[in-house]
Amino acid sequence: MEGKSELTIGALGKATGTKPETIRFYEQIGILPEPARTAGNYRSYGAEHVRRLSFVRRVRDLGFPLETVRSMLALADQPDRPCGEVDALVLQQLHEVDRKIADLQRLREELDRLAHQCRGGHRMAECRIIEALSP
Amino acid sequence: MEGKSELTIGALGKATGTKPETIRFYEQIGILPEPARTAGNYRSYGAEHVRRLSFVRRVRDLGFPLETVRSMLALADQPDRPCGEVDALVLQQLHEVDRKIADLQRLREELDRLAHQCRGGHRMAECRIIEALSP
DNA sequence: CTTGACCCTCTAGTTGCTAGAAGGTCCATC
DNA sequence: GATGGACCTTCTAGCAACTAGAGGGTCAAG
Ligand SMILES: [Zn+2]
Ligand SMILES: [Zn+2]
Ligand SMILES: [Zn+2]
Ligand SMILES: [Zn+2]
Repeated sequence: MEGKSELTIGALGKATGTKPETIRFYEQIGILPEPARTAGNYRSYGAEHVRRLSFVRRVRDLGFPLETVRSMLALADQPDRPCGEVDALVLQQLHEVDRKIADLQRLREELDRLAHQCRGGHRMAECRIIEALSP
Repeated sequence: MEGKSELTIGALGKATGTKPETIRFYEQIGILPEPARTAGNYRSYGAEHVRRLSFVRRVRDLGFPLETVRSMLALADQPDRPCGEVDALVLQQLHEVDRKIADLQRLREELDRLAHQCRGGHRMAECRIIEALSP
């Protein structure tokens, strides 16, 4: 028994860069399994929880919604299935990010044009920015 | 009295590309003023409402939060104030969009790398994507 | 034995809408 | 004048993905 792996929720949080509230939230919506409890009713996490939560965080940080995290976890838990579905999810997310970038670049153009309409120093009544927003 | 400008909420919606629910919501949070009512208790809008809601939509479509819309409306209502504040808000939003684009481009890189790890055709147990997400 | 850091549950708030229930109004058609 | 359907009214709850707070319990150090 060389188990150093009994973590409180705060320790798990530090180990994975997640706030305790978020961890409880993930448990509540079924993303993380309910952990064991100590005598004092504290949640008690082990190495497997660290792995699973790290996975969740990595996937979330890549911008996937929690529903997709859920799917990925379910798939990852079935080692014999073909992996095409996971790979498709990644490609889909890549395309979505591409779309968002394109949207934001169009937006940027518009804002840039707008910003050049006026450099301040007017009364609101003559501000070209407000004018440009008004039609 | 050549007033053709008595719009129902649905007509205002069509005129501005906004759903009635959203218009009521804007009224509820004080972005739009309460309109007059007809005998049958229907909201009744005029040309000024069309102008104001169009402004709101333009500003929202540029990605500004409703709080900023609120500020802009308040400023625009004071024609004698200097316009520097509005102009600053636009610049600030421009910078924020730039930041978001940069963030998404970094994300895109990561996803692209991830997507190249595996092209499907494996068992989950050997999927490099899952591996790459797991450390 | 008390202090302070941590933990517990439960509830409500955030942003910007969107959807539904349960009913009222308007207007055209029969 | 009755009926139908499109529209309107209010109120309430829901979405994502957390975050924050109240009101308490636990634990280890000093
Ligand atoms: Zn100017
Ligand atoms: Zn200006
Ligand atoms: Zn592969
Ligand atoms: Zn694979």
